[in-house]
Amino acid sequence: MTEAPRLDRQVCFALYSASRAATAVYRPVLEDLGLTYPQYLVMLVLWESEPKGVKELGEELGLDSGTLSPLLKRLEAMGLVERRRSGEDERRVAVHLTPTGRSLSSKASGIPRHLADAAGLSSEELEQLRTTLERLTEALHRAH
Amino acid sequence: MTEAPRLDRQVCFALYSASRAATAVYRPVLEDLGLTYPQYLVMLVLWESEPKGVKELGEELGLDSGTLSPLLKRLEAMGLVERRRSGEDERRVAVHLTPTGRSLSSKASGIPRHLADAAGLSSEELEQLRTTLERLTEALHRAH
DNA sequence: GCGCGGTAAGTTGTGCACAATTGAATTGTG
DNA sequence: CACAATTCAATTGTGCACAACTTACCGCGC
Repeated sequence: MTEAPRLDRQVCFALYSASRAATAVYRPVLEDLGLTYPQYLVMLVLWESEPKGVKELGEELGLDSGTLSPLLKRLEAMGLVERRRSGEDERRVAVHLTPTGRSLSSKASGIPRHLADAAGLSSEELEQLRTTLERLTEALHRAH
Repeated sequence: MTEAPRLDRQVCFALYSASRAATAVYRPVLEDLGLTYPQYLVMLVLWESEPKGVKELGEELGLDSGTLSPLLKRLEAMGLVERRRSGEDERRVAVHLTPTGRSLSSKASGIPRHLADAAGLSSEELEQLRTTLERLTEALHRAH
């Protein structure tokens, strides 16, 4: 009979735990902005460049329309974004920032510091962790 | 006006992406066992030692009864575990493995290899990643 | 022009996460 | 003993993730 793998040896569980712990640190800060973590990610993408189609948002974040459609509807209900059917291509929906949504970006600028402060790792270690994770994500997507 | 942080610089997003990519690699493998990833984690804990109370499971996995109660109900419906109210303390529920649940462990033994194979990282890098993530999770929990 | 494969967004259904609340059982304290 | 505070599991409600499906629309080939 083969041994069952041990929980405490699993990279996957370490990722899962760390990811949830990180969003838990962000949660109270984001609550001040009235955003959840995935909503914050969508706003980050739009603050860099807008308008964006649902598909483009999905590609940058790795999410599909099943996740994004209701999320965007909530952001619209909060008055942070507007969705407009594209004139040239009626299939597409362009997601625009409202002035309110745009102005939220300044309030969000200090957020990443919270993680860095709480991390207990040097900024070099954090930087190295980030690039390792990006390589890992890339490889896992190829495998999948 | 302050700059909005960039998505591609965020450790938190790298964690979030990597974690979802890792469970996506596990998903088809776990599907053969009829388990979701969180259900697999619960089974891992029980394969190491059982019976366990809901609270103990929650402490090891970082999940609360709001997540575990319905999850355990599903495992019970699949015939993998049994929940019994403790005699000494009627508040507690002891989660036992059924013979079916116990025998599943041999089928699960090869699963972590899938991640290692797909990771594109050496086993030393994976090991170092795991310990970095564990330190990070620890520190984030203290901050939270 | 017509059909048809392909594409974009939305919908439905399942299963986590997590906050907040509930209800029952136990423990601690006067 | 009485009873308030605590503990444990379950429940309720919201918001992701993700698979599977639907609907509307585009563009290509004929």
